[in-house]
Amino acid sequence: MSPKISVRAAAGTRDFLPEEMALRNYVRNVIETSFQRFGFQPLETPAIERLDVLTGKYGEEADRLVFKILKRGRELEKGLESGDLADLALRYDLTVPLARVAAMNHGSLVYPFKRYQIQPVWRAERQQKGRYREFVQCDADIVGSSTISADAEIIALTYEILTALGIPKFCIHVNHRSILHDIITGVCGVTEDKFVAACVAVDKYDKIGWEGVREELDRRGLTKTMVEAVITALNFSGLPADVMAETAKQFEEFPELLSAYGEMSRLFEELQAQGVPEESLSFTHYLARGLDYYTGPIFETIVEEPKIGSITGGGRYDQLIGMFSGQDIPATGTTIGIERIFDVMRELHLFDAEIDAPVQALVAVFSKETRLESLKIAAELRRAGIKTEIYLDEAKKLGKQFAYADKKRIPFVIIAGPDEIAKGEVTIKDLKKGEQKVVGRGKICQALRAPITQS
RNA sequence: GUGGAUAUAGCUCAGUUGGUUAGAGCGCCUGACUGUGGCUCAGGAGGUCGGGGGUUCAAAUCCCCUUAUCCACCCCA
Repeated sequence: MSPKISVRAAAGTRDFLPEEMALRNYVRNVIETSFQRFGFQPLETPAIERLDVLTGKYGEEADRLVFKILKRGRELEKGLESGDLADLALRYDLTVPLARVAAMNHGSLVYPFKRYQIQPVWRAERQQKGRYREFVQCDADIVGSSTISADAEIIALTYEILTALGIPKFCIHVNHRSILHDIITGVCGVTEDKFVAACVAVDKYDKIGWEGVREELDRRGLTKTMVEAVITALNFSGLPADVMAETAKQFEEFPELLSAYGEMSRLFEELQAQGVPEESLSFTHYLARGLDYYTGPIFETIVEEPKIGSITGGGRYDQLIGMFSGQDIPATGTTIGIERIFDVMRELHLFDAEIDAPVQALVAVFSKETRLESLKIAAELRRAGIKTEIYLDEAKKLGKQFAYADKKRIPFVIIAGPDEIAKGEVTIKDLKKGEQKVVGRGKICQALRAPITQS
């Protein structure tokens, strides 16, 4: 025997055993189906990107969370001298890889290019519940359209997915980076270099309240007047129509805000036309979002319970692709946080009715002599599209085989013992009901599809 | 990356001021049940007390280090 090595997974990573995979696949399928229903097409990109593709896109803080990959061989030795140790990295999100792909294939894509992507991403964070170092993201993005209709479509898609999954109470918060920018700098007089800091502070309102935001803004070096101006100007959130009405009055002297508000008005109109109820939306002026690359409308979904933070997040990033191609291509999109959605659904027991039995029937083996007959039955069922297992171990007592079916939650056990074989029949037992009946060999599939009744 | 808490059987947890062979419930295995799961009853297996070092006659228990998890910050899905 080789010495025992310590068995543990890398920090912040997880294994998904079959039971959990069933739930994960269910969520994934619902999301993917919705993506396709809106006409998005799949894209996959490598887990590994060149480091320079990823750095400088997310903001100073986030750059440190990128998992870097050491250079190899002689390059690493050289790197040790220069201090330049890494040249590759694991992707941090799916948006930047998309931007790279869009830049590289600019000439051949059909615009607007609508793609979805469901793949793992990696972040070198300290883990917490609902925050992992390896997790799957589901992104849908529209590249090459600068119209607000594209943003509306992304939000409508988000609504459709969360509804299809049965998430009960969620609210999609929407804001606009231009509005945020013009209010904070133009209306409140905050200098350009403090804009990002002000956003970060304001974005925390839900967590720390206006008192907390006040302290935070103060700590970040805004004057008292600016702090109060920012808080007064951004303390608007709620039903889009109400917020539009209030802010229209508030900011009518600031014409530079008008076009962004006009866009927002159109956005909400389009959402209404697509059947997204107003109650599921909020025009939230203090929503900022951390990533640097957003330029226009931004959105984020919050669930009321359980309190797990945001389950989707996205926005428009009209200048990101230009960082690769030198020519700006407008784009907007969202991430659907499948990991958190999964946690929410588990906590609220939303799965129970949705998951199919992984195996529908177990063909029991009465004895060594009858095994071939059982195999024939199993083969027939499989050909008919029924998920079927045959008991594999040395023929044990039937009790064992029933217990196995019970533990694996296989709903039906099919027995072909000497009696049944002699008559060309099988016994089918419905484990849920605890009832069984005898049917002819040709009628097994039919019997499995119809509920078993007392006979 | 910063600060704090936790770590005992497959799971959830007991374990008294350091003191014999570390316990319970659930789960697992076997049998009662020689053609039938769940319920009941009777047995049984399973732990280098996260890992390493130290203090002590003696450590699951005290100290140090380390790793992982959880919480807060940071940030985000």
